[in-house]
Amino acid sequence: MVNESMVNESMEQRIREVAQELFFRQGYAATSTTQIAREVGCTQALVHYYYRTKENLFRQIYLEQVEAALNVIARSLANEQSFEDFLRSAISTYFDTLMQNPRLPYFVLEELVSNPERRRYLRENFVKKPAYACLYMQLEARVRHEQQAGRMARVETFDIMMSVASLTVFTFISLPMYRDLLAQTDEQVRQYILHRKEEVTRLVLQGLRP
Amino acid sequence: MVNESMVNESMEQRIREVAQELFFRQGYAATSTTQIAREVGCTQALVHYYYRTKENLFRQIYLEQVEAALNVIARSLANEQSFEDFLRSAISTYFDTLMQNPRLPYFVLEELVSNPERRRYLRENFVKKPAYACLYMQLEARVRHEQQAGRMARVETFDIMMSVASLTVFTFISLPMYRDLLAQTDEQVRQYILHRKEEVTRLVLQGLRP
DNA sequence: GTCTATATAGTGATAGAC
DNA sequence: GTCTATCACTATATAGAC
Repeated sequence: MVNESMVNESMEQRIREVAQELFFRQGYAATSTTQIAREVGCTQALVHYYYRTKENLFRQIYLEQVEAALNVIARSLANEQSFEDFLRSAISTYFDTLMQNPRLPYFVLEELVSNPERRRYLRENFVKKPAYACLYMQLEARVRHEQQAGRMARVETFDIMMSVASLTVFTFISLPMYRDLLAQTDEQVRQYILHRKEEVTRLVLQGLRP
Repeated sequence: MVNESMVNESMEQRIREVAQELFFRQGYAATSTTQIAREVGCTQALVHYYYRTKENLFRQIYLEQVEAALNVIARSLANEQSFEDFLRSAISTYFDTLMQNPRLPYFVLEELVSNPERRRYLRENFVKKPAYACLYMQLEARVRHEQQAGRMARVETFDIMMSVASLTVFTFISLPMYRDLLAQTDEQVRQYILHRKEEVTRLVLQGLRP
């Protein structure tokens, strides 16, 4: 757990990194500040000295991750290529990003599903932000443009988003089951993800054919 | 919480029903036997009298739910219609079943993701059962048959299953966010699910066109 | 900044009275 | 079958020494 790159960091930073790893693996409820301290190699009091409450420590980590994820999505939407190439590269980016961080979807989802407070917070801080509403409207405009040019079936923008999200996110959420139930090695899992990326891309694009 | 239909039931049964509701809403870790007892209106000792351990109580409920879900899937696979009609009715059945029980996907998934022991148990009790392997092989045979007749694109059976699962399950997992973040009423949510059912069916079938 | 010690509360589980 | 009482444990959080 304690690796070389950590030794010169501040305690505050080390606590945060260990906490993040444990929250990712186990979720909020199943992770205690005692366990965080044990894995850092300090006392439990120190965790509270820096972050006061467990909730506070978690919120900082959580919001940082959500923000990073939303930025990946936002960047993918600002794309000047043809709509088909834009979709290809967006899906590819989502898969590649999540391969680096396969636990992220479940981490974000778990708290969002089981904690209404987090949904409220997300709505106030992101959904209501004009920047995000603007991005959605730009996407919708592109979809309408494609449809009027007869290059795309009459599918709603929201449905495209939901289908892409479903197919991408579920791939990573179900990964522990794929690995365990089918007894796969790391390399087999990697190949499987790359395979799903291709198939998801194919399915989504085929679904938009007129 | 306590409704009329419960008054004449045995305590054992009432405990089980209340426990199921709480486990569904909050998950295993966040639900205590004390809370179960409080909502039943009995003492915490009684919960342990009937079920001995919290883990034991949970396992009974969990396995019953998983088994019921797998039976819905198994029944949908025994279908004599054309492959396209079979897929239509399977997806329709999954959506209709989950509309009655929208929390089921997250309930099953949460434990499978966060508890390796449950995955092991599932593998031993279901994945290894010849009955399920047999169902999968029958499905694969039908897919191959369609493909050789030139009526279906060369898509792997496993990919079809994963895509259907992704699009169906994610619809229900993301429901709390859809409702809260977009501030929807119950009726709007119901319409949304029915709409997704149609769109998922369309997408999957279009994805199988040669 | 980091520690020890502790307050306070909640947990799962069991023993024993009725 | 249902209760009261209690055990051993763990949790979060804080006070105060160094």
